[in-house]
Amino acid sequence: MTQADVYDPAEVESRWQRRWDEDRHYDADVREDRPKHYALTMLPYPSGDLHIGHWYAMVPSDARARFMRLRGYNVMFPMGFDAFGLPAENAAIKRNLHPRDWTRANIERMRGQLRRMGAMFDWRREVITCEPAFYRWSQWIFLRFLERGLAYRKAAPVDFCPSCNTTLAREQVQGEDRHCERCDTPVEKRHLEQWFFRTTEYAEELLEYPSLDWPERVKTLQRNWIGRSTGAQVVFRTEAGDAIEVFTTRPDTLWGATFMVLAPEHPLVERLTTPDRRSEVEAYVAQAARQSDVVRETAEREKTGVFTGGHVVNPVNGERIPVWIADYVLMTYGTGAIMAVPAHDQRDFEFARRYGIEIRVVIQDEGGERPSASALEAALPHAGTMVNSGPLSGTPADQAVGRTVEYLEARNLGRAAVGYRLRDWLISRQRYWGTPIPVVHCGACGVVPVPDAELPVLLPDDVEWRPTGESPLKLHPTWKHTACPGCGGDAERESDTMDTFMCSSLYHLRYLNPRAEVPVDPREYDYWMPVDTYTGGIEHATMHLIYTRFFHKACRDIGITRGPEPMIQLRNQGIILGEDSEKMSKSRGNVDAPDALVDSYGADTVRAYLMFFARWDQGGPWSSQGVEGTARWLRRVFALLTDPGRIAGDGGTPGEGAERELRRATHQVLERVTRDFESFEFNTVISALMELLNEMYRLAPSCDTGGAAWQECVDIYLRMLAPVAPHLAEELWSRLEKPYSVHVQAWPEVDAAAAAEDEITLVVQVNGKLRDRIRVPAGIDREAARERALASEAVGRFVSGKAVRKVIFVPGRLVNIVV
RNA sequence: GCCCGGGUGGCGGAAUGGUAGACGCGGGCGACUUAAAAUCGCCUGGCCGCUGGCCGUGCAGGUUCGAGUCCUGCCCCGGGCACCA
Repeated sequence: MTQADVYDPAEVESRWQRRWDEDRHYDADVREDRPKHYALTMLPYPSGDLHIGHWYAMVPSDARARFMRLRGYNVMFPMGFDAFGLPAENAAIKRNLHPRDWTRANIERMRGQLRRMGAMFDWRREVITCEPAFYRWSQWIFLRFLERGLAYRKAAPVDFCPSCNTTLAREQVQGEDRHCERCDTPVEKRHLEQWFFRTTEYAEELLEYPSLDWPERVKTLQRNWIGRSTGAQVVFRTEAGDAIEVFTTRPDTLWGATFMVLAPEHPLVERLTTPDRRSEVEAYVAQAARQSDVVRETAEREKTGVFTGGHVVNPVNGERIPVWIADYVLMTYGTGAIMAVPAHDQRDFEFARRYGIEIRVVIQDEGGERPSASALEAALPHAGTMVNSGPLSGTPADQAVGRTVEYLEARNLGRAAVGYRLRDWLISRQRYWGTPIPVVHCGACGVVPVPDAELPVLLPDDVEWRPTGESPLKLHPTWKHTACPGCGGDAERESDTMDTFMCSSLYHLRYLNPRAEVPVDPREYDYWMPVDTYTGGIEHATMHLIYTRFFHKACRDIGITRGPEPMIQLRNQGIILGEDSEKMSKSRGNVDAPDALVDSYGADTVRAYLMFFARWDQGGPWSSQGVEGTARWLRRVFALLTDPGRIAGDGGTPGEGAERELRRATHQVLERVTRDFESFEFNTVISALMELLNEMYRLAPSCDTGGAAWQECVDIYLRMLAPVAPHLAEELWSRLEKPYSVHVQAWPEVDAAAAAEDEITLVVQVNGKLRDRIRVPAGIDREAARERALASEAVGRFVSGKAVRKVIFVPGRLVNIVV
């Protein structure tokens, strides 16, 4: 190593990337003799440019995967493109480019950008979701779901985004103003025939996380979303004998029910309405139908409704109570009917007050006076003792729910029941650029599945781009006409396509073998699944991550996956905001691309900087301010390891003390780096490596850089550096003539003896305040420590003349003298 | 309203109940240089009567020999849910 050349990242990085490619260095194959690690990071949408957020998500995931590889695992870290979706269609309309061409060009470009990152992607496993080889299996699985009743079609009021011109799943409608997750436009309600997956069937199972290492935060978000509530279903009967079921979480207040409210859309409204009320009821129903859910589902709105003229009988006391309709009761939750207990439910209270309906108190404070209903200003809390409740009177309120359920079940009047907020997953999209739903509509046979042998149902290329607000598939002159697989007669293809969350539920299974002629390659599945570590943004907590868990379980039930869950460990990176602290978006113009940074500093520096600049789980506003620091660090690594003599000098006599110190620093840092990689604390991995380098610079002049201690330190350093700066580590490893490649070496073992301190700084406190620091032998005992502490001059100033009451000794840490 | 996450120097951040501010950015001083860059060294929470002290982790209390860390009550920022019966 004669030439003390400078670090040229561009040259080093392209050279090693070429070499790794030639060597198929990152190919991951089934190796039964080795433990596997499936590392997965959420695949990007091919928007055309890899931005800083992608790097922030992927680079630490790659470093973690590389760390696992060094720890002896056979690691698979695949990459692909979530290639269906609306932006491609928008590009088509705006620039007259076919979505396929636009998408392909973007993928080309992004592949190049991903390669520059120097990640350990196994490109043989690449998945592109808009290709028939992929979406064929979405279709195949859809058909199995259909057979199993997990996919169904129904007419329902659904959320429609007028800007995206398509329906959305409930999960894609966000916020109080109910806007579209993609474009922020407020959604509208439309009554349409749509395809759904029965996610609610799995609600209970989705609430469980059997030995999953998932962040509590994500689990909480999901539990919130699923919204389980327990109570009872109670059957009321109309005078005509019709049964009306209500769901209530407070069956104990049944005796306080003074009216019933149906959603205006409830099927029995018609039959219940008496002739004299008909015109008023019809007007209200019509008005409610016009009103959007955005308005209807807004709280703090004046509660309105009308009396139907009909009555039902309260099953527990035989009382005849009036039936109203009101738009605060929703057909989409529970049974679309409620029993109203105005004394103990704020909504019912407001309604009763407005329309002068009786309010009856059935729970009263322990020993308190019974509040008079007419004096109430708000609904009463559920605490105290039951009153006015027939057989339940006198029961403590906290036992009343259970007793009522027993009472109802014994008499066959109702039963314990569970309600969920979760809705079935609406998967139909009125868009072109998606997976065609593989069914046909036949006048004679109805909805008929496309036979497996005819899959995939291909998207036609020759469509017309007119921003009509309709899917181009619908306007295609020939595509939709086909023969019915059942009767052979004329039939029409379904022109809706699938939600792209279908693709992202399947992609990790197609990585196993993207060309498999079965949905999931069984051999690869058995070896690699489940995913060991999944990384991605928390914004997917109630969308992708719920869908993919549902999908896995549903696939298990149709026999193509096994085990309860698809992903064992989940970690979320934080969100990188723009430099203006706002969410990065093209429209705001605050999106930062890493390309320029990579040009001037190299990928390794950018990688290190992304791991260093913030806590990975928190993210924050982007700033390239500090990148110079990591660049300097890597230059210093290069300089020291390529020419240690320059720092060491030649005249110095190597000192044993310095080499002992170097070994100590090496093994202490190794311990920290190992721990921090394990727990995804990448920023402290980098600081520890910076610290060790600083120690190496400090000690180099008094070490023999040809000696064992220095060589060990360098060797360990490069193995620790390899996941962070894979190119530079490989370059230095090779220059030191170590066997190719650094990335297949073993992670070093901590030598505890070397890491141990023999002298420590003992903190001396008086009454808990820091007064002195003394250097003492590491194993010092209580007595000796106490003596040394009391001998300190600084301590003397605070202790003299006072009686020592107590001495706290924390071995290896401190002495606290209490006076 | 309910449920999460967070609040530490000028900035990003570090700290198994035990030295608050590691590491880095920025800033200052110095060395090298004709000069600049790069590089190297030192300093860098605030205050005061400055060889020594005092204060300091959103606020107010509490537990403890000792609290950024644990407990109670608040404030602020970010996110989720919300007429869900």
